[in-house]
Amino acid sequence: MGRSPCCSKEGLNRGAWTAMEDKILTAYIKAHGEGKWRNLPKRAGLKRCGKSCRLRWLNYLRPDIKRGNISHDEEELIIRLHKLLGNRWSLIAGRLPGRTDNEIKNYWNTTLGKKANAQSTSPQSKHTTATNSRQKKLATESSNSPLPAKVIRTKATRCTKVFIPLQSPHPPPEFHSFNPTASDPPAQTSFPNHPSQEFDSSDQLLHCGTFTNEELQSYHHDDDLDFLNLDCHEFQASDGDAAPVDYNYKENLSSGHDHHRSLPMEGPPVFNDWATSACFEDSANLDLDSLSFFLDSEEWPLQ
DNA sequence: AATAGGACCAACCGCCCAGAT
DNA sequence: AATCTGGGCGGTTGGTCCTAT
Repeated sequence: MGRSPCCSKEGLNRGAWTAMEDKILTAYIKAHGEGKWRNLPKRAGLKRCGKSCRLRWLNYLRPDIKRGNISHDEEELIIRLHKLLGNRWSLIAGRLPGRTDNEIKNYWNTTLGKKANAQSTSPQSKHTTATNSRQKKLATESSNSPLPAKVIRTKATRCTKVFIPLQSPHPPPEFHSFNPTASDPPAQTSFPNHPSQEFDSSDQLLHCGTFTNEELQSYHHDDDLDFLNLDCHEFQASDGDAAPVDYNYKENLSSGHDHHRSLPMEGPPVFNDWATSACFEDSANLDLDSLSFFLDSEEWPLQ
């Protein structure tokens, strides 16, 4: 029982979007918000498939899209994330504010994949004789295996209830002054943002802090936990002993900032007392910094 | 100057998943 | 439990631009 097509393709525009279509779509979404993509074209008066509208918005029209060349830092980050995550473009894009999965995917396929491949392949293995660019791409992708054993299957694991004990939010002293080139990755591979977060060694990941079943049951929160989404700005809490935390990856990713479902700010951020700096500043810098730290401990014990 | 092939990138396609009914 | 719907993802395609010859 497959699903019905998202729309009948008859009578719909396809191919490149016109400026007028962009305008209509943007205006409609500004007025009515995102979502209900299937009905959107009809309501907005667009002769487009709903999925096409969604894609156009997410990849091009969204106001927080960062356009222009990918910086060297971003490039390095992409390479390292790809090493960790494989072709999980949306996850990778989630760590690069303003960049879309499509953009990163394209960039990888056209540029980085070849670079990474050139770096990782030995001379005798450079026998890629494909003349066609698509063949080259395929060859690149297939030969540039992202160490399958280390690929994190993020979709497989969900954690819907998370506790952040507030009693001792002692920041790791190195958090804001870590040295990305330090040769000593954290022995425990604790998550840098919080001492109660640590990673399980399975590829299914994750142990989320110190919480009991009772605690889990007493707090119910519907949002996903995805460890890759752990950013300082997502740690929010009331003044109580603990608080549920929103780790909803998809929301944050798709909307850049979660303006639809942001958690109520009932109190100061958990780490306000010690994270006075980058933690709540520009998320772009934060993402790159915190992730660099994370990636620099890439010997974390995944098996 | 012409043109063939490569590079780039927006858009499409098919599949999957989670939540709702 | 089965089915439907909305949304999302990764892979692929095709048009356009660029570059080497």
